[in-house]
Amino acid sequence: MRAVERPSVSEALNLVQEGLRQGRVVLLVGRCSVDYVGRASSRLGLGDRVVIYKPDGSILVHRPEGYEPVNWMPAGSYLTASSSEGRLNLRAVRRRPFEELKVSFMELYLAAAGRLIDEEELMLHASEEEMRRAVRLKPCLVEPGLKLHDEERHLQLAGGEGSADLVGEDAEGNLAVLELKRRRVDEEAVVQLKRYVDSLKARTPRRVRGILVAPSITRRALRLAQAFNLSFRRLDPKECSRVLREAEVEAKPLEAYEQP
Amino acid sequence: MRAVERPSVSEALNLVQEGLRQGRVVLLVGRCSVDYVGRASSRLGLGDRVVIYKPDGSILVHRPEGYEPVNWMPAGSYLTASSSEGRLNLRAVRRRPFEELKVSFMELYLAAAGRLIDEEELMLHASEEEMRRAVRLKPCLVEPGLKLHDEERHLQLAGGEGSADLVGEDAEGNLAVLELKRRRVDEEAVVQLKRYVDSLKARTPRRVRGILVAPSITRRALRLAQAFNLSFRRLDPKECSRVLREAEVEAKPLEAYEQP
DNA sequence: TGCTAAATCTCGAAC
DNA sequence: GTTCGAGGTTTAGCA
Repeated sequence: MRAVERPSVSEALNLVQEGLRQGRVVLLVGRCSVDYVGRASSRLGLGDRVVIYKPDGSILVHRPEGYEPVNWMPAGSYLTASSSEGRLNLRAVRRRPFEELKVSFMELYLAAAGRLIDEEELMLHASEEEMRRAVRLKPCLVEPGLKLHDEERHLQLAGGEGSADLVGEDAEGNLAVLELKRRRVDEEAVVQLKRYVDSLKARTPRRVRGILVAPSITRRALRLAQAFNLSFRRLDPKECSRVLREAEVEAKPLEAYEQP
Repeated sequence: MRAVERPSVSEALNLVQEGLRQGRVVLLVGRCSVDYVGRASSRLGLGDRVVIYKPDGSILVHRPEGYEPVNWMPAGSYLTASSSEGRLNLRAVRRRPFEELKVSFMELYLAAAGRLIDEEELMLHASEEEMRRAVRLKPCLVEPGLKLHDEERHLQLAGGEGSADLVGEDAEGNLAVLELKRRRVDEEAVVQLKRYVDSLKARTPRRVRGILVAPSITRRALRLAQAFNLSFRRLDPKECSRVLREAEVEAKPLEAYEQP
């Protein structure tokens, strides 16, 4: 990492251009204006900001407040740097959709660049995918006596009309179609499940139940679900995460036993 | 802005703690691990990252690739810094929802902090609000002969059952309810407009038309709209932006005339 | 490529 | 406070 405090325009330009060639992450802090044209367009007058440029072509402009960047370009953008009239100018463009971001520094407080190595993979828990795995492992999380079909059979039943998250049979032998949501169920999810239940009903003489599984549901969605004769079952993704962790520790000794 | 290359843990700790007290933006670059627990939970092993801490309590952890931060906390979080066993440890927490982010630096490449001032306001164009203003200015953007009611009358008609973007009358004197979307219309928008049209029909003997106004529409949403007897009119937010700019240059002389 | 659904979505306004 | 809808949403998964 090389850093220069209060760099001149030419020092900063050298650092940026060399950084671009060498695949370094570049940090610039200073007083600048920012213009964006693309899916929308924006203009931001002079102020102090932090600019991060990454070697994959993404660029971020952060103001001193707020979690979100005020302007940005996604990975794959093409960056150029130049100077004119005592200013350092950055320009990032991409095609499809065409977008252009320009940053013009009047004054620089810091310029830094360095090659950063990060090979680690993020482990994320309590996602919707984890809910699916937990319910598959313990269908009783949804209701007692529920049995789930395996993925292949589910896909056979799916057809073209959208798709449900899980399919199985309830304690009374009715077909049960599950729609899992990590967050509150809204009307869109209800409509989606209804469509799938209907397409299944058209292809089987059996009774088909639709069950929404989520930590909560909006009032409107609940009314709609009742009108469509769909059930709602409360299930917290955190509980699913816990169930999976417990299942893991139970499974580990077995695996160890099977190894030799 | 004060910057230290390859700072010791105590140097970095001083810089962070003083930065927190003084309301500075703090930048740290180094090899660290990151743990998050809250709405979900995640773990990220050792790697090189850029951490930005802002005086409003937001914190961002950026890997050398990708537009999005790998971990973050929103504004309002409470940050503390400490050192143990040669590591610099940052901890950010917030309540409601409870969330906690921990960053532990094994090695630091750069630490910097400075008070950044940014008073400018972002000017964003081609938003949905701009579409609304453009259609209000020139209803013929939607269809010839369309006339729009003013906002108050619209609110009277709205009632509790959701709300439409604009209400007026078409060339044949039917009530026309507009739903504007900056982006592609999806099924949710169709359902929303249908609900509003229905609630309006229940309160008037007149014919009521629902019109979706957006740059495009999904196939499913179009089918649903046809089933509900709702129209779709293509309108690009960019064109709205252009219309408003043209209207501005026409209006300016008038305003100047009215000033004295 | 286009479309759909998920996100630690964030953010802001209405209720 | 909660709920609801918009966003330059972004991003990942499929057809």
